[in-house]
Amino acid sequence: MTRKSGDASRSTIRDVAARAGVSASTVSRVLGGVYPVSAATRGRVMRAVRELDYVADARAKAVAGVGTPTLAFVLEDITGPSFAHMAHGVEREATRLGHLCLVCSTEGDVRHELEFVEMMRAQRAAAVILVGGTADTPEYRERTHRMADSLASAGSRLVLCGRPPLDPGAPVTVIEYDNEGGAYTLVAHVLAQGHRRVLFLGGRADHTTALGRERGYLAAHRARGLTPDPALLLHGDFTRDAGHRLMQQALKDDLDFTAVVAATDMVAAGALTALHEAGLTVPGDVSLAGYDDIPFARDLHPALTTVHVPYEELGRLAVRTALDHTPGAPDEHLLLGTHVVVRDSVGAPPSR
Amino acid sequence: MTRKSGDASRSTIRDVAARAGVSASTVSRVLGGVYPVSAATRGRVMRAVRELDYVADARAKAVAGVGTPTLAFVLEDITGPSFAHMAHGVEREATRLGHLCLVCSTEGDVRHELEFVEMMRAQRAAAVILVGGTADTPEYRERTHRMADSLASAGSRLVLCGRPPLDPGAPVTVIEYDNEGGAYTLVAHVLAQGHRRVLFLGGRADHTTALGRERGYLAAHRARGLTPDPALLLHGDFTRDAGHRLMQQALKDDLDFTAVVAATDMVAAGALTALHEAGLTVPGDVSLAGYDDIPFARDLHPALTTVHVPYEELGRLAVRTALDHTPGAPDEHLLLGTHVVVRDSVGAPPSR
DNA sequence: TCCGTCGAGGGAACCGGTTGCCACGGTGTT
DNA sequence: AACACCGTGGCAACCGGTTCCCTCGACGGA
Repeated sequence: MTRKSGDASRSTIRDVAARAGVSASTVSRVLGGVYPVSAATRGRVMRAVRELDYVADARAKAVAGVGTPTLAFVLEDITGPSFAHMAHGVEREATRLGHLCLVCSTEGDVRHELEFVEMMRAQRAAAVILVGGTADTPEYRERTHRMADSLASAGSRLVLCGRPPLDPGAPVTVIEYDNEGGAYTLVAHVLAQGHRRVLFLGGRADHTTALGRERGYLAAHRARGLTPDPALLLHGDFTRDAGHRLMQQALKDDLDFTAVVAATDMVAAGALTALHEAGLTVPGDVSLAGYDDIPFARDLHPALTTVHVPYEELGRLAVRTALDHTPGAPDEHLLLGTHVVVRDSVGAPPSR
Repeated sequence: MTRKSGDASRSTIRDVAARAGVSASTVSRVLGGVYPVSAATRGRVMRAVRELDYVADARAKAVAGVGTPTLAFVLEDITGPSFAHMAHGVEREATRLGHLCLVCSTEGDVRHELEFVEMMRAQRAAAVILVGGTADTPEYRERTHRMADSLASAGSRLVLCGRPPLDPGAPVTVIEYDNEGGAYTLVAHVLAQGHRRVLFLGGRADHTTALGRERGYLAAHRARGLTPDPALLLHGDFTRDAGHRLMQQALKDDLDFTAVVAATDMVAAGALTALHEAGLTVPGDVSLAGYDDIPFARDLHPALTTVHVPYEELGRLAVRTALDHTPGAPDEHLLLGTHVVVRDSVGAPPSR
């Protein structure tokens, strides 16, 4: 077995041509596969290709207009379970459609996001997918609108996946899931058990995902003619540590509540641990619900009642919709439904 | 505010040159930033750039030899928590070093892996990182050795991250963590509590990660002069469902054991639920330990005793080492340590 | 036998950048 | 006033491919 190790000089199409005794165009045609080439020539070329272990430079092909298209996605932190599932959906669908997949995690830094989008424009990415909620400020809309225009004018397309839509007119594809509706149904379920003081836990105060779920929480109360105590809305972020800390604080402050609805399952997990640490039982003393239905939710004890979100499907749909989009066609805005999955963590409030 | 929407014709450097009344070379030099250009000219060029919203085509730059380098990583499924953390480390370090990051998930299909590596060779990626364990067969070594050679001859580099090393001579960088050592210490801890029949749960039978942990399990027994019952080794895969199913089966089969060591925390989570469902308490009736120390481990009830693996650091190190590698230098093989983190899920066996 | 046709392959322009080399014009020096 | 020099910017070659267009030779039919 001969291994041609160490010759770090990647060979060009001209090297192959020379070795096969043909012109570069012929090699290109053999490799392209469509143009008629005699069997003899094809054989010589293929042998040269094999001997040199030649692969055509994808960048050069791209410049010439025949490259593998690329698709980029940007998220805050791939480590979060819901992000990971969206990412998975994006990646699966992209490769299924023959696209390469570039990732970037921003760690929540807007500058990273801008820089990366600019790079993607330079890469001539077919689409750039922004994954996950964010703070919905006028500045956000303005900035993102500019990105959308900028990408559109470069023949690319911006997709917001699980992120709030922009002002109409922005050339953008939006795929969302129903935060408000899911939370509404979930909280309605909690209230139906008889709870009247429900703590809403975690989520960044300005973050659209948290905000949407909060709206659902409020709407469910109103639908029953209830006005929730503003003191029962606690903010932090989306980590289990935040859930843990916030729950500890709420208990220390002796807040009056019989149920907890967490912004995410992660937050719920931390909260659950804090509850256990305080010697409280769930759902005996306190009921608890989450949001996202991450795989772990059913392994918490008690198994967590939560809202299922089709994250992977969301990612898939994002790329499919983006790539289907023909310039000039109306912008798409899809809203995916969610459903609550009832497990064991929500029960009746303790009788006094 | 004027938005030049719709002109999907990305402008070239020559368009900018024409608009600024200079040559393409001058534009290139202005944008390059090093070559001396008069302030007046620079101003005109920059204005034209702004007006056209021009960004140089990264692929063309790459062909000319001045592109942003790219780095690729391949994993089975980004959805697994440990994979996600490695991916995060890889991505962070890559962008810190100014590299673009391509992902591919193989869903465990070897053909995907091969195809993708070939594409990366075409992309002239600086390095390709294979993330996560695999079945360590002769076929694997042969195939991967070929990939390594092939990449090396293209000036790229193959990195195995959390994956078994190849035969010496393969141009490959290996970053591993100590599966055997971690499992050894963990199982030693379990045995020290007095357990004598310890169930080893889950993990694909041929998978290096599971195998390493299994070796540690066996070694810890031998160190105490114990010979574990082969019937106590149960295989499946790395999901929580596998853990759940396997545990149910073990209970149904009335296997005799007082402790369970799961191949991963995910498996442990499923197993824990199965134990709870059977009315068993942990660690009162059965002790349970995991491996990976995923964030959720502490939110299981009881909090899971497990082995911490520096996954993110692993990913970081993989890219740093790969990019530092100068051709011809000896191949690196790093082994990162792990440590057990003792929580509440392991206790003394029940007294009869 | 001659001509038309067709299949195969070569030459050169092109994709969109970068950069070595050279020309040009203005200023400082002797 | 002549000269050298330096700052500036254009031309053209090059990176590694693709593809249009054209030529060349073989073959078949009249």
